[in-house]
Amino acid sequence: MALTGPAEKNPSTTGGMSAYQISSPVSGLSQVMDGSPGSLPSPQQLTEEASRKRELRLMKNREAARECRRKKKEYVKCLENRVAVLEKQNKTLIEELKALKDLYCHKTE
DNA sequence: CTTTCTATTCGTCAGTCGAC
DNA sequence: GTCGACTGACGAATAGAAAG
Repeated sequence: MALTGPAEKNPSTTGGMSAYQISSPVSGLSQVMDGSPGSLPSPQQLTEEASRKRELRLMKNREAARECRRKKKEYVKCLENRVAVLEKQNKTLIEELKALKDLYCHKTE
């Protein structure tokens, strides 16, 4: 399933990513910038850096979504187990009540 | 087979929340 | 304020079932 990579949505059509700007330097990434200290990065380097940051953000979010779904599945499974246990318990209690009622009826006769 | 419908899975975006 | 992590919502891709 989904063997072919998903078509990347054009950010410009969804209003960009203003709510998810990353401005802090990520360790390691800045190392790729040109080696001359003190010189400003060219526009080309800036877009490459932005692109790398975006890829990193997408990768992290991808992983986060996987983990989120895994946890949700686990949670649902737990709930289902609990339902099964409670249903069983309820059944037992109903049987018990029935038996006690019978006992009580025969006593009063 | 082929087509259509439905369910599932995945990646992405956008919004929220807590930590700093 | 800003950041990273988390998660609901959405659309696309895919699988499998049902109908013709």
